[in-house]
Amino acid sequence: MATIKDIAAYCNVAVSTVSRVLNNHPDVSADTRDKVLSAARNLHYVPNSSARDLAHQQTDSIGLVVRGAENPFFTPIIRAIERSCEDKGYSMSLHQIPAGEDEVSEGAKLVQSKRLKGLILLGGRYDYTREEVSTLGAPFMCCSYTNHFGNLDRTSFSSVSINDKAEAYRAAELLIECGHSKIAVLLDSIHDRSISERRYRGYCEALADAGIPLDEGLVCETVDFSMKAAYERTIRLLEERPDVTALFSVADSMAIAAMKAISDAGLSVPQDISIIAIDGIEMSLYTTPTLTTLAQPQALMGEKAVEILVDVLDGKASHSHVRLETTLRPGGTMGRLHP
Amino acid sequence: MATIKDIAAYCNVAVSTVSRVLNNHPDVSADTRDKVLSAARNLHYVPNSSARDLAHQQTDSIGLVVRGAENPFFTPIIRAIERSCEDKGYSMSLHQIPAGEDEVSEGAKLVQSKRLKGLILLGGRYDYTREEVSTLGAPFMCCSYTNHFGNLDRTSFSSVSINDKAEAYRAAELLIECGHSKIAVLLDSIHDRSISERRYRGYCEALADAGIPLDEGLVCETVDFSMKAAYERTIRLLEERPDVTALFSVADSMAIAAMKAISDAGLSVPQDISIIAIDGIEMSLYTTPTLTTLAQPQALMGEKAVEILVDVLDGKASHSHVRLETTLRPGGTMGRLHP
DNA sequence: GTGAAAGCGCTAACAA
DNA sequence: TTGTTAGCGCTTTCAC
Repeated sequence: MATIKDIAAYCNVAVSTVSRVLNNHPDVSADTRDKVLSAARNLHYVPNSSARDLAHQQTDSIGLVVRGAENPFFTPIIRAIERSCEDKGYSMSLHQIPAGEDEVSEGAKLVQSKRLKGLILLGGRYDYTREEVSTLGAPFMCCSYTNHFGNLDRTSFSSVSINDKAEAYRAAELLIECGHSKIAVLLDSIHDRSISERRYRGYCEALADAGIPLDEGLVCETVDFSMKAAYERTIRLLEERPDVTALFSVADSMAIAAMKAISDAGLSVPQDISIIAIDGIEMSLYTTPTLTTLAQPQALMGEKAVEILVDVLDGKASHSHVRLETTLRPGGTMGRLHP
Repeated sequence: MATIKDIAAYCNVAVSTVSRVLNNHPDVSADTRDKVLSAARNLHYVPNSSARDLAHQQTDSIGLVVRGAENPFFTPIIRAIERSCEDKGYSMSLHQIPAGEDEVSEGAKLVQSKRLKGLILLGGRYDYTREEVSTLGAPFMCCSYTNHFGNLDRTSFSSVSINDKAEAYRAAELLIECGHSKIAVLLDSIHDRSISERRYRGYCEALADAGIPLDEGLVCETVDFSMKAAYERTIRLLEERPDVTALFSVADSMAIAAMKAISDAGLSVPQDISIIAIDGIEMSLYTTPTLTTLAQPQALMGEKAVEILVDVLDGKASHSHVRLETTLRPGGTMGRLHP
């Protein structure tokens, strides 16, 4: 395997010259540059990143910690992040952790052992404290969420997210506009300090604004984000509350499980129960009826995350926060209530 | 950030001694071992993998090239692979490529630039040649498939797979046993030199054994593995061949898209069309009706892949090939044909 | 514009 | 059992 030494010998120049050429440093004559470049090609030179990293005292790796990777919502985002990293000359180091685990301590370990230059956290908690985040040891970016419940200084990290509360408000509002008032909400936990809690607030606010009192029997917590739990919780809901006519799910995957539960209970969507969710995963285009959902721009989310973080790492920009909008993807799961 | 040098100074020993302790080499006295170990802890020492890799002329990374990562079938496998790598002290380097691209040349590049120690290919072609594989430069493992159409020496690589042909045979046979004879098959391409072609053969054989002539109008190729293409091809099938009564899909995701097409065409599963597939993704538990499928042991597949490859890399065993069995996961998409 | 040389943190002979 | 030392491939001063 060819090294810059080989190239240097081949061209009768010093290794430092080769290094300069390979790194696009200015002070090299066009002649030597060409010579070196073609030699590199001839010798099938591939840079040794360990050596480069060691000399640099850093890697060109960005860590990606995904919390709850079972959720198909993350798949296209991960893809976009990997691709964008590659485009920018970084490499991505992926680590998936179960939904319940702590992404911050996991991230901190990774940054140390792999000398990561930056970190993207996908699907984490919204309540980081300055103290815990200080252990991270590298610039980080919250992807698909932000620090709503925490006390972080906005200039100390970046984020790409949707406005969970506003979007949830919109979802609930759409159901209300269809005449529904017995609207259940399906979520992880109303105290998860994360996505569920934020979206739950939007739901509550929409109900309040419409003069509909909050009905705790319609708040369906599942404790985790699994489809299994969502299915079982929906079954229970239908048993306990035959008066329910609509359901807002904080995630597409959970909505799909709910649809199955409804069907297994002998009811139909949207005749008996209307459903709306937030996410926009591919699979929800293929349910019957098609799931009505507020689709997040998944690929864009991943791209933006990398773009912003890389700019921070390269010193080209400081931390920033991007809010993306969802798009209503009308399906067939919402019906007008005919009393 | 502490280095072994710091530890050496702290303990008044040589760096090589520290290195020995940290790498569990035998010839160290218990005293120095303890001294070094506690110093490492006190100094919050974290090994610098770039330096280690450079000295070793290798990384402890296993590359994972996933072809067609949109397929939800791969998600649990990737998770299992990552976890198993970690358990064995390796780190995983993930690279996702589109379904049509060449995993071998991609893998070769990766091995070079990242000095990967081994490679797992997930969802690749079945027809590697000795020549192309020789460019890989590292031991590799085919996960979820094997080299059925190629000319590779069985001792030169490993694989973990199901018997595609036999499982497809079984799927088709199950439909035949229910009285079906107009059985369509939904696949990528019958000449893809990969999963579709293998499973297609099993389908053909089952029909032949049952005395049912092959009907080319029932062979639905989609050119790619996307749900979109599967949906459209199924729509066309239903238009062209109203006599079809059953469908065998080579993948769960495509089957789910087909179910949507059938429903959109005003038909019902299984009353009008029976469906069976191979894969066993989580989502197919939540279709209505539940998809009947031959479920692959996804997590086990990933674990086995790592286990075998790591044994090869560590010199503990030579290459091997594991065949896993699917499990029939009965759903509600298969019905008996009442003529 | 180019070369010589030191050093990044770690491993692995070879000596002692 | 331990220490000395020469690299691994690359980057980066500092001379020339």
